[in-house]
Amino acid sequence: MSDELKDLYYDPFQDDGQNQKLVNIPPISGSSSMGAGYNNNNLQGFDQYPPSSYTSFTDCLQGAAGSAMDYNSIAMAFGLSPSSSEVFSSIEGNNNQKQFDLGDHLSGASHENPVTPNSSVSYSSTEAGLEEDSEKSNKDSNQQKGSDDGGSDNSKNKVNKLAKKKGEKKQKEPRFAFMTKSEVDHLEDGYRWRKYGQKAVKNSPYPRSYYRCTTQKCTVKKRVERSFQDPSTVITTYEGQHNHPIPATLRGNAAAMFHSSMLTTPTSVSSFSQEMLFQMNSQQQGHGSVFHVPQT
DNA sequence: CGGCTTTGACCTGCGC
DNA sequence: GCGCAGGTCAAAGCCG
Repeated sequence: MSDELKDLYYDPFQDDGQNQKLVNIPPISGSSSMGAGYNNNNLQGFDQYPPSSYTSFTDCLQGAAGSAMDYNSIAMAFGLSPSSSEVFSSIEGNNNQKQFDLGDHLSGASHENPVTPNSSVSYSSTEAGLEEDSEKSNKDSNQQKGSDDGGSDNSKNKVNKLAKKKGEKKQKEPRFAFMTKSEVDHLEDGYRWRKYGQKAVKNSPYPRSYYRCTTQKCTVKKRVERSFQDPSTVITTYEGQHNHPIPATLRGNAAAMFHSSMLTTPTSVSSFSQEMLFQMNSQQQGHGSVFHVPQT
């Protein structure tokens, strides 16, 4: 997985600052599912942001922007096209250095940019496609094996049923990853997700969970893992784009209306993102900077 | 009873 | 070729 993160993390300071977007999202409160290894020593950021401020990821976003938004919106807010790039943003409270250490560790890049207490960095990458291709090839291979051995094996047969036509390359889904300081692993973002897998992560005591959007025909997936270097940080990676509005029953009409407006005004993404960021920035002046958009 | 989570098995890619 | 790691599947179990 480190390879993927290497894709997601790249040194934004070597890109003339053009891709440098800063984002801070307050930590999200909620019931913790962490084990004994998770203690309050890792919750430094919560001193600044009382856990009661937000009850979910969407609440967090709503609190910041005055309206709900999904990952697409966030990606667009970064000035990136969700369909063509990935974003990695670190969201944190006070211990920024850990975040950057992580970034350095994963990217192997070195930079000397001073880190201000309330700043964090989003990373974008254009190296989309690698994982989906491999995933697709897996299915293809499965199907081929099934026809080779006649599909007598039960489990193999099941997998083969899901295999698609050979050579049918699956398009690389856009990915959008961000880090959030949160007690809960699975952040509420307005969509409904079904967990379909969990894997232990090498060199990390925390497992990685795999979720799929439960909406029919929606292929969006997300991976949730906790940073082993900063256990209070949750790394969420969205893959793909929702082709449906946020379920209104989950987060109320605001979320759906927001998303609907995004869908109906695709040409105003750029101006909207700026406006949204501006609003976020303004809203957060009172208790710390949530969004900081540097001049480009 | 339907939806969701858990979890072991399976598969592929990749590095050695 | 082998072993490891990541990703996915699906049966079983849980829960409202």
